[in-house]
Amino acid sequence: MSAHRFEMIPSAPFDFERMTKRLQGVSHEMFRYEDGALVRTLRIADKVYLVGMRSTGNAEEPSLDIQVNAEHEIKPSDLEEVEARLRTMLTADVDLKSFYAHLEGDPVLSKVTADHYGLRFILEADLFECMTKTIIGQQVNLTFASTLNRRLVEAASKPLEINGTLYPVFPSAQEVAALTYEQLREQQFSQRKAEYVIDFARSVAEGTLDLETLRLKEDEDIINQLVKIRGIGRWTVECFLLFGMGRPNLLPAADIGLRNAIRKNYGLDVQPGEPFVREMGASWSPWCSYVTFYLWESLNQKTNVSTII
DNA sequence: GGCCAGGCTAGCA
DNA sequence: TGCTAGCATGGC
Repeated sequence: MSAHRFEMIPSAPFDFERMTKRLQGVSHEMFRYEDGALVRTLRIADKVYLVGMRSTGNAEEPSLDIQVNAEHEIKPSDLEEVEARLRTMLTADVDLKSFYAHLEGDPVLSKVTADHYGLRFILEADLFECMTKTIIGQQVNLTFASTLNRRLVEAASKPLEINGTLYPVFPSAQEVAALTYEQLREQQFSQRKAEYVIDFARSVAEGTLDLETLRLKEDEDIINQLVKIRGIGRWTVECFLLFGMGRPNLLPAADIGLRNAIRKNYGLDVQPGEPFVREMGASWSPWCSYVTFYLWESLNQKTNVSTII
């Protein structure tokens, strides 16, 4: 057992409270709150850590106090890897000021960004976890998807014990690959969902599919490659690119939430169609993902409905 | 009780 | 190539 802590400085603006507020709305299967710190386990190169993040700054001068615990000895190189992973997850190095500057000529979107100043994506912890959760989230409501996620975690992996408390660890591809369809059927997965999740994990575990090398490819190339896999469609890959890889310029023009948000913010009488969204989105490039994210958030302003994370 | 939920596949015309 | 039933369950 070992414990370390360090300070992490994201680029400004960075509003940690605003970012994590979205996680508090629903019972999340991976994140917890402990004494104001956002806590979850991370798997990095076959080592598992418990990481706690607490804000000690503000949006203009952001600073995070990071606490790291593990059952194994933590080396300085491990801490560097943890910080690198957290910076990616928290999109801490994205140049939000350029994004805001890009929208200066658009009064509607400028107001939306001002209302959510300092908001950044919190990405999924890794690509395998992201794709697995997205497949599980297909078609079913978010509450049920969360239940299925939790059951998958409980069925496939051992929790991490720190100071007498058990923390769920998202299973590795190998652990999910070792499950049988029947095991997930018992957890109320449909036959198809069980097959999609396990077959995907097996292709990753066997090395047929290398998720990390996908990072070298363009969005459209990744979409074309992954939709060939049974159980993975365009929507699923777009979620993967957004919440797994943090690609900044994705426009999910068919998304109902995005279309509703455009209708609301621009005061349109009817929900705009996909071609209209593409037309509008042309001027958002190279920040389409961020405009989409902020528009989604503008829908949640009153209802506080959580989105995928 | 019926309909929908941030889809996708398989089967059919 | 394009359309649609079926999937499984929870929430409203």
